[in-house]
Amino acid sequence: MPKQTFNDLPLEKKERIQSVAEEEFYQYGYQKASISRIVQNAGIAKGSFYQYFEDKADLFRMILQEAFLRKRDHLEKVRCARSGEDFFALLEALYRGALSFLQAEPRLAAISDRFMQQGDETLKASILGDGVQKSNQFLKELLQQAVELGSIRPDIDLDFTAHLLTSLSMSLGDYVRQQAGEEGKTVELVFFKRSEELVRLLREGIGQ
Amino acid sequence: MPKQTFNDLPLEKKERIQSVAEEEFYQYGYQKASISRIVQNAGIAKGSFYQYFEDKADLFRMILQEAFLRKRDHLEKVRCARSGEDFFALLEALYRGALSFLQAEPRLAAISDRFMQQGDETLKASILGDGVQKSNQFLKELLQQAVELGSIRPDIDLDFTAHLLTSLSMSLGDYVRQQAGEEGKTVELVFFKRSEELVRLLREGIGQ
Amino acid sequence: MPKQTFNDLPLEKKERIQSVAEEEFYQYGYQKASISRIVQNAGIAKGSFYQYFEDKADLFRMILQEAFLRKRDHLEKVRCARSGEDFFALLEALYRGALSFLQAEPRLAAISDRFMQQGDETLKASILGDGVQKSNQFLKELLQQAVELGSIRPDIDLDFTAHLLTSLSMSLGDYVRQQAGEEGKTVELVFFKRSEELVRLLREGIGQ
Amino acid sequence: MPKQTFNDLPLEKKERIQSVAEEEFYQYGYQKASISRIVQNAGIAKGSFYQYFEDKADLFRMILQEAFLRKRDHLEKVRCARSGEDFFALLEALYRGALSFLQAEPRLAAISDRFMQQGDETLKASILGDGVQKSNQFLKELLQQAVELGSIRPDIDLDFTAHLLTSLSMSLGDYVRQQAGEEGKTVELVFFKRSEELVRLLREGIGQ
DNA sequence: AATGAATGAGCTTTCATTCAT
DNA sequence: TATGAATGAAAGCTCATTCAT
Repeated sequence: MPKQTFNDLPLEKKERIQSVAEEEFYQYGYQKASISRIVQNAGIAKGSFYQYFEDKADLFRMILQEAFLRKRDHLEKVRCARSGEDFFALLEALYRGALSFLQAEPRLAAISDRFMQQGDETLKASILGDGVQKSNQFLKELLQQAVELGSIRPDIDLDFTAHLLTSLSMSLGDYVRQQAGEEGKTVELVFFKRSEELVRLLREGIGQ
Repeated sequence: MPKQTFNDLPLEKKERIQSVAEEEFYQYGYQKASISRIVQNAGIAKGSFYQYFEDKADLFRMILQEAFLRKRDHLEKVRCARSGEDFFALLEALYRGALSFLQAEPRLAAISDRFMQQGDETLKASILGDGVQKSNQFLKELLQQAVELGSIRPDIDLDFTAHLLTSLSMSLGDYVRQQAGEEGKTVELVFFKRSEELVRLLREGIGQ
Repeated sequence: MPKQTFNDLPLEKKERIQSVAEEEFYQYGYQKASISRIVQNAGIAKGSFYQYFEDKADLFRMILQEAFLRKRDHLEKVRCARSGEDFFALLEALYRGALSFLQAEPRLAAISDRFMQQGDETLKASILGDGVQKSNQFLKELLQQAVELGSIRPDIDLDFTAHLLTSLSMSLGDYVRQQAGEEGKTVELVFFKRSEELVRLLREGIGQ
Repeated sequence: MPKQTFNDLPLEKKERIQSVAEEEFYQYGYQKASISRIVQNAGIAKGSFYQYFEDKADLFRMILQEAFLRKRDHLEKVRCARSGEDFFALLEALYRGALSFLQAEPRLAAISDRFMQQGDETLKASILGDGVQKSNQFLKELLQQAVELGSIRPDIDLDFTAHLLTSLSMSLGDYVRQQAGEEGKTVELVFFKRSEELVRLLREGIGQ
């Protein structure tokens, strides 16, 4: 985590650094992101960087953290509104929240999705420590409640299903990012149709 | 693709190099993999490497190719046995094939999954050329047939569903890899249970 | 051109680096000059080199530039003294300037002469940009004036003659460098006699 | 010099190798010429190369030798025809011979001119041994005769003048090569005019 | 705290030459 | 003699990190 010096920075500077770092990680990914480019674009000295952050991983960790927090904010907003409802409606609401996150913070969304999807567990561990599966925790609880409320089958494995749901949500994000570029489809439209389809798949399967 | 020189190598040496390269890409991923370490571990001269391969990408391409071929072999084996059957049975068979691949070639499986999942499309293109979405093509065709045979709903979007299926398959692999390390569960057992569960999810959904 | 970092260096260090680089290019020529050897001899880190210069060509460009400037200084000194005079006297003065340069900066003289004489136009262009034929320009103007003043035949081709004069001047330098090593002849003496002889050749020819 | 094995080669193969080497040295110069490319283009094995030649320098030496011999042939042809004549007429004849060489063997002409013009004496020595100034020897003799016959001033320095004449001849070659590319001027035409002009310069000077 | 020059291990790649067959 | 794979030193260059001011 960033050192105290970073937190003591004037807000404007902090945000500038965060924004530049986001752009860098978005464009180049973690490995190819360059500290030199970051400090250059942020207009700070190389030495200062290491007074704010332990190292490259430390900065990336902060950006990921930020992404999680922001995403949670977006999800909370829709969740509060619908608490107690049917699980699938909730899921759809969550996806709507994810969309809202995707639209509000496209770079953060992409950065965190990509990082979570890549498989280098060593890297993940070194960046995230042991809190890797936290996001799953949240979904597990949702599923647990849904099972108790009888809206989903009780014979599923919570852990595994949460894992799948996480993947699917990222996969949906990918698909939207990919499609949205093409032939004038808006993010919103694509996302809308696909999230409905995905929820239906989850509810009913694709069998007939 | 590797130069002829590589193919002319004594089998033992070829396999040594391949194995060392696999281990390197498995441990470090493409970007951080080091040619120097590879030649060192393989016990060949730096110059020899460049007599066998065009460059780092060339070697990686070969490893990926190998992974695809091996995976296809494993899939074919189970697929042939069940051709013409119900889509979900086929899917389950495919997953069984994937398991067999996962067990036989855990490193290759991890390498290719990670690479396919990572987000740098430019890198993917530079390594794979334009044949990137081929794997989806195969699933799309399967889905198309299944729709025609009436075993799955006709109102799904083929492209999107294929995308999801791909993600799920990788997600299953991830999960298995992750779990199998823990508490004495065998890969086989975990995989078996989860693949059944996944197929059921796909067939019926998780709603009730 | 060198980066600002280089200019900000303490004079002693700057000169050390320049001197080491001169020696390297003098001994090995551009192609075979080695950055590793340069940093080693200059006692700086490899990375520092690239903080001072864009690349090898950048360093070489600076050395050439330096050579041009120094040579111009030497030429200006004698030229000012004789402005308006007879062309051949001027030429002799120029040669005297060249001698003074040759004596003061024998390595720079050799480096730039060799580089200008070597035939790889692509390399020249990449190092010098498009200002390659500037030196000829200067001679052409001198010749033009001399023609107008009636001190040389009006029927010569300016461009071609300038080309020849350039070659002759370098040839003189070569000759001096070569002879001066032998049998105790001083650079000064050899140069003096030969430049007079050359000017006489140009004025009257060698026919009788 | 090439080993006996090279001389024992079938003529066709020998000539193929020579021709390919010429092309390589012509295109890339000595330093950047690549043995790998040469053997590739000549269709021989790398190992064979080292059975024919000591090393890269050895091959280059042979090519230079060849260039000298061919040039001498061209010069002899015109010289024989005019033996005993006025020195400047002879010189003009020699230039004509040089033109004929330039046209018949443009690559050899360029290779040898460039090499002789480049200043790295260490390289020259290592390639040519001590026979560097041989070509000058021939001009010195001509000049000596001309002095004796009274067609040129007796007060010139033979050695120095021969050096200048050599430079001028190469400079003429350069100029022709350079100009001949532009605006449809033929090599022949350019060369003709310039060689006349050069001879006149040598005979009468450019003063008036 | 801020600065940015300094560092050097590390990178991928090249190439003349050697050597085993 | 012919072959071409094997060699490894050396090349130019990068970059996260440290350090002196």
